[in-house]
Order: sequence, then structure tokens, then C-alpha cells
Amino acid sequence: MKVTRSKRAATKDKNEAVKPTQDRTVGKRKAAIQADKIIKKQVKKDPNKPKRPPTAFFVFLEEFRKIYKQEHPKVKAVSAVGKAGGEKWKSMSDAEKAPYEAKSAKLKGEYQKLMTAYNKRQESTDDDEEEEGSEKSKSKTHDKDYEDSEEEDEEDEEKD
DNA sequence: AGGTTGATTGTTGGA
DNA sequence: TCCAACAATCAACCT
Repeated sequence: MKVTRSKRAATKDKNEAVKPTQDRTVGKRKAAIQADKIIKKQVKKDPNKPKRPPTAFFVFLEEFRKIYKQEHPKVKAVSAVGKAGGEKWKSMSDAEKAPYEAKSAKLKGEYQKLMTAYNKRQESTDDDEEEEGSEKSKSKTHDKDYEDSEEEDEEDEEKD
């Protein structure tokens, strides 16, 4: 099980980017994360809590990963893909990142919607939470409710 | 044996 | 306003 999927300990770049409160915050970051993760185990996990949608970079990274593996099947460290992906990401043009950003934007919209539902649920948890029942009933009937049926065909390929 | 780290950037949420 | 934490990944390494 991949319980811990976060806590990126790098942030070396942040050190330079972030001028104020860098030493104290950055220094405690690791420790804070470790402590936080332990707390997470203690607290119950909210299955309803939506996870953050992948950013444009992550969307690109997903595809980049498989490509990287094809060219580097022996690569063992995930950091290798991260570095290569990040480097290439910066090398890409806005037009290239456009489709990725578009996708992330859509995911973000869905995330916000899930967030709203999650917030509402949090408030109506003490009274009666029959939302699950009603939601289950309708499931199946409505195939893909908010599916991305609308295919964005905005392809701005500017060729000179 | 299982938990955690490592590396990237972007985005979001909380203080 | 601003910073910190987290989103996927996967094998290696540590406890």
C-alpha cells in the first residue's frame, strides 16, 4: 500500500525563491511532514475528501513517464523522471503546455465541485447522511455524469 | 515486512 | 498575502 505518497523533501529551489522565513520553515518541513504523516495514520481518513487534481505538469509528467521508461527501461529512480520531466517541461512552449493546462483546468473544476460536495457533507454529517443512499441509487442510471463529453478541439497549431 | 524517501512543478488551501 | 503541504510514481533503502 502506498500510504505515503507525498512529502517531497526537495525544495532546494524554494530556498532561493523564497526569501522570507526560509530557514525555519524549510528546515522544519521534513520534520513537520513526518509528524504530520504519523498523525494522519491516527486520524481517520476521509474517503470523501477529494484528492488534489494533477497539475498541468503532472499531467504531462504522466505521459512523459511512460515515454521515459521506454527510452530508459532500466531507470529505477523516480527522481530521474522527475528531473528529466521538469527540465523538458520548462523547455516546452506555452502552446505545448496548453493542452496539459486545459486538462488540468478541467480537473480543477471537477475538484472544486467535489470539494463543495465534501464541504456540504461535512456539515450534514451529524444529522442524517442519507446522501450516500440516494447517490448510490442513481449511480449506474447516469453513466458518467460529468464526463468530458465535450471534446475540446481547440488546437492552436501555429505554423509559420 | 512495511514504511519512507527521493525529484519534478503547479495548484490549492489554510494561516 | 504568502507559505507550506500535497498531487503521481516506483524501486530502493531503512527501520
